Amino acid sequence: MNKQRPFGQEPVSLATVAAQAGVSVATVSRIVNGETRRASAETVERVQKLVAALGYRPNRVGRTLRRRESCIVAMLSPNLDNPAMAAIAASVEAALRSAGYVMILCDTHDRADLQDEYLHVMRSQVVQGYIVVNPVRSEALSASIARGDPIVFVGRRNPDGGGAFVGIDNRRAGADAADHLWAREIRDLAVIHPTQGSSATRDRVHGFITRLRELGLSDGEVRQAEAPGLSHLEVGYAAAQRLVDGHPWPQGLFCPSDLMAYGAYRLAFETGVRIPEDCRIVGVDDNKLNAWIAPWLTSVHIPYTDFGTEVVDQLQALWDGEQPSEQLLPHKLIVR
Amino acid sequence: MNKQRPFGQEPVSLATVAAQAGVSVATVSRIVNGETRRASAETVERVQKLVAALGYRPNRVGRTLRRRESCIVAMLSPNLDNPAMAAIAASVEAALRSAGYVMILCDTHDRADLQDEYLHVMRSQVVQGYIVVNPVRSEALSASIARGDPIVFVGRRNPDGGGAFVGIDNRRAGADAADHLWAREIRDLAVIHPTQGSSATRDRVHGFITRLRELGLSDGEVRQAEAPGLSHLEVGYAAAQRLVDGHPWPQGLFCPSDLMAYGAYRLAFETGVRIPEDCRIVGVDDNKLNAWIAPWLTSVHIPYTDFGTEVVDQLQALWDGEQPSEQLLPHKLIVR
DNA sequence: CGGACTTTGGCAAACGTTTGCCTAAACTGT
DNA sequence: ACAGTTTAGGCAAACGTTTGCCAAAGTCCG
Repeated sequence: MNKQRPFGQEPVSLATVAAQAGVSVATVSRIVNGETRRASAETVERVQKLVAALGYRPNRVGRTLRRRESCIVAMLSPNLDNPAMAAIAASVEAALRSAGYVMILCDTHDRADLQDEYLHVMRSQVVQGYIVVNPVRSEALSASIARGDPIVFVGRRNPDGGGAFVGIDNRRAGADAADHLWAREIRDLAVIHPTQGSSATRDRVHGFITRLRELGLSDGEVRQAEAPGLSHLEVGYAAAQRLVDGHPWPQGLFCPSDLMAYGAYRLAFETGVRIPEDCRIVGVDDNKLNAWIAPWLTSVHIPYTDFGTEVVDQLQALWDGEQPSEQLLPHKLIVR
Repeated sequence: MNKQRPFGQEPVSLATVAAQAGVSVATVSRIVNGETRRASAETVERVQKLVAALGYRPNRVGRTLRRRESCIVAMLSPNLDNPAMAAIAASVEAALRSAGYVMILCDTHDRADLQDEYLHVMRSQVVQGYIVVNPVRSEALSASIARGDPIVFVGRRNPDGGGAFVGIDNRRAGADAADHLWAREIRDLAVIHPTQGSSATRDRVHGFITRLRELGLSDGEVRQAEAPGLSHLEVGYAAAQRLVDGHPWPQGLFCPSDLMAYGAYRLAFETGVRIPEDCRIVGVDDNKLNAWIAPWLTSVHIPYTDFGTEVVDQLQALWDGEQPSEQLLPHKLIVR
């Protein structure tokens, strides 16, 4: 209260409170942690008053060092700029906060080396758990799994197999897209995808094609095109270009992500093809903005806003020593 | 409860390396930190080999406790779901990483109480600096400033004034929008905005109106409408509704954010008003998706991708004891 | 040979917590 | 009164680093 440093007041630690209260740091620590039965009622009250008056807050670094557990969770995500990833990050952040944790956010840019680097740094930071969105196979990831670190995979499964998972049934999502177009009597169908797609992307495409085969379309009748690249926007544009190069636009087009759908849309717009009149596009993600500026897009809604609580539930299960499990959330095709 | 580590290798600490190398932890610490002149060449080599072999990495918690500095920076942002905020987060994350820092991301939902809560937690986490995007006035923020904590404000200035700032010249952005519409011979103009807008929003609107007045439009000739709410999408929709309630659509509409422009667009779409033929809309932010799915929108581009490096530069200046300064980045109106 | 200085490295004290163990004193029951 | 138990709280050892200080031993120079 009395002594002030020239710049900013000195941080108040257990020792500060203890000195002012005339007790030992141990006693203050215990009281702060709610172990009130180890001190007399007066002591407890005196200390609590002092804690409030001085604005004491436990230093989390000291606590982490001693307890060997922090309240930090690391979230590794490729490409934060992707609206779907941002939605996941927002949802996870909120869920972690209500569970009393904070989130370190790491953008891996889908690169194994960055993922490794971040995994190492996070380990040395003594984080309590890991959330890996769309993981890529990497050394440190395997090591972390082998070590038994609490990891929840999101969107894409552990490339080595196993582990806790939160996501959707991607095959069914693709199949639902096929059903939708089929029910609209559309038979001239196509699908585009990235050259080196993730397992999630591949599953969606696979589900789409498989379902169409079940419905009676023969193998060659579903046109496919792919394009290399990282950005789904550009992949969508380029793949659509290849698709319609020398051919007419299909009547129905499945894109395994909304971003790819936007890419295809741009090409259509530039070449005077009307969407959805000339070609119905179905995407996946159901970006929030679709309702506002892309009503032409039918999309498979993924409940990203619910991912956070699911992920945190899984993490807590892992902390409780339970076996990792998979959680598939319901998706739903949205027509506007 | 039971932290099972069946085959978990014990974490390797300085003590581990020291024991194996037959030296003291002090020596290992010094070598790890590059102070090679305090040990003989053989010792240095032996220790370095061992460090590599054991995969030793300094525990950052211990280091933080001792050095009283961490390599963690806290970023407080309202509403991560907003594409502009996500863009800033991505950019800052990348810049921090190249500077050797990691980012704790906190979503304040534009609420003072959450901002305070997070500021407290981050302080007890011994973060090295704070990046506050679109701050709101709050007690802990004022206290933090008063204490001299390194804080960089982004987008919106410190509500108490002062402090380091990275952003754009919002008035000029609004004026540029006015100039653009004026040059297209559009005189029937309107602007919409949130009821309790931030200083940034207000500045943009103010710049727009002021410029029009300079150009010769009298005060009452620029129609205005506002709507309450948090989500700019919905604010845009509702405000546009009020604007055209009983009136024709204006020929030109300025929206202080792209999201509001999307809201207005939806209303136009629903009511059969053609954009941009019937009404030209100018937004601010230049969301990346505009080029793909909203080519009808003219928008003032804000170089969010450059914000990261600027923010980190400012932070480092603060760490070096320099006075906080303001950094205005160039914006540019983009017509498609 | 003796002082001065350099090299090499260890000791131990922090940083802020938590917690097992100890010790008095104050009770309790007989 | 006495043994046994509870109560109230302190001591000190961790957790993993960093770093000021000290000490041997070696080197240099006169």
